[in-house]
Amino acid sequence: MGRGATGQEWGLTTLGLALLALVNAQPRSGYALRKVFEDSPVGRFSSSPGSIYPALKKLESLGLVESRPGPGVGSELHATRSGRRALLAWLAVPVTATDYDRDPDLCFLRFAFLDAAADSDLTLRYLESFQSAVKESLSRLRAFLRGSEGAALTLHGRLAVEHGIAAREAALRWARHALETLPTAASGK
Amino acid sequence: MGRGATGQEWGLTTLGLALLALVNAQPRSGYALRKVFEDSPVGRFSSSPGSIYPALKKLESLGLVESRPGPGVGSELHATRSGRRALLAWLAVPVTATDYDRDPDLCFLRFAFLDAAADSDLTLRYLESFQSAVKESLSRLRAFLRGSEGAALTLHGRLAVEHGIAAREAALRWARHALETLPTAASGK
DNA sequence: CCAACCATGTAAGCTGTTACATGATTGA
DNA sequence: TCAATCATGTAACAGCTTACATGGTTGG
Repeated sequence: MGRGATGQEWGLTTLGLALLALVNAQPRSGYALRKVFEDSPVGRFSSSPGSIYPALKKLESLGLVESRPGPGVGSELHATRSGRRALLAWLAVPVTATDYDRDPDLCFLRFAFLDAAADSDLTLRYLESFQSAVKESLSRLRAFLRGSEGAALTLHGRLAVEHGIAAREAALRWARHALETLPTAASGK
Repeated sequence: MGRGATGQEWGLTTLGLALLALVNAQPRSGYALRKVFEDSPVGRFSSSPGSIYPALKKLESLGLVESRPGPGVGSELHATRSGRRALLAWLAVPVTATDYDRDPDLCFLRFAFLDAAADSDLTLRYLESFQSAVKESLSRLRAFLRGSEGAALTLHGRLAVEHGIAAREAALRWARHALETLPTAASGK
């Protein structure tokens, strides 16, 4: 998978960045982070300790999160200043068509974390890059269907590609909906 | 990832099963298989030799494919009888909601290969299990949005979940479309 | 003859998983 | 006290990727 559209220099993994985003949104213990994945309806990450704790240790060793005594007994992980910078750098990378093709869900995950930026201009740019990416991916799919490879498809294959087209059309509708719903950024400039 | 919904005993990976399906549909060389992934609009698998050849060697050692002299110079890989059986076993496993949540694309990949079965009854049952799976996943998502976790969502988080709902609705529309499009099986058992 | 393609492979590494193990705290 | 939950960790490995390496064939 490589590391998708990361653009950061720390060698962070998707899981690491997701954890970073979560502790940035709200300081939590490792156990609380596991709970998030356990209860989440999206099956992207395992909630098993073998996934979470090593990733957290790496974040800590990089100085992107730090453990501080929490209100109760245990301790909570907080995002540090450079942690927030790394997170922002990840979120600011525009979406490409290849990103969308290889891992559409990651594009939505990044969007979900974008409010951490509290920068509606960044969100706007993200959604615009998302739209171009999906449009490009969509026209590539349509070209594939029209081309020689498409002609060679079985009925099942053609139907599967048709779903790909429908999914991308739905993604574009969603992006428009999101742009309408979000507080319209002080878009001047 | 585990191995998704496999249900077979050979320890085959998704890549292995996809390769098996491709050589079953049409005997090919390893190189030709690489080309398929290279030209394909879906970015699921890498076309690099390091992925393909080890997987093919494993299929061969399991006796699921065999190399036979092709029409030209090189040789082609063919699916053996037990290869076809393994493929069929994979394709016959019904889709669950968890399958769909963890890897929706895999559900469509399996569907695309289902015509190898040339068994419209199997296709029918597959699409029905797909529909139930997506319906269940959809109502879980809606419940999540209504529940306490949903109330705690940020605007961005809510929008991301809304896309998940839209994607599942599109998948259901697609399934109905597929059922209408496919030659209606001699469904009278 | 040289570039481009056909064809196959290995080595090292990354990411994440399952399975196992441990112990503290809390509430019934 | 006993079960459930909180909390953190390690070991082994699966699955795939990138990068590297090699050689044959074909066509301009």
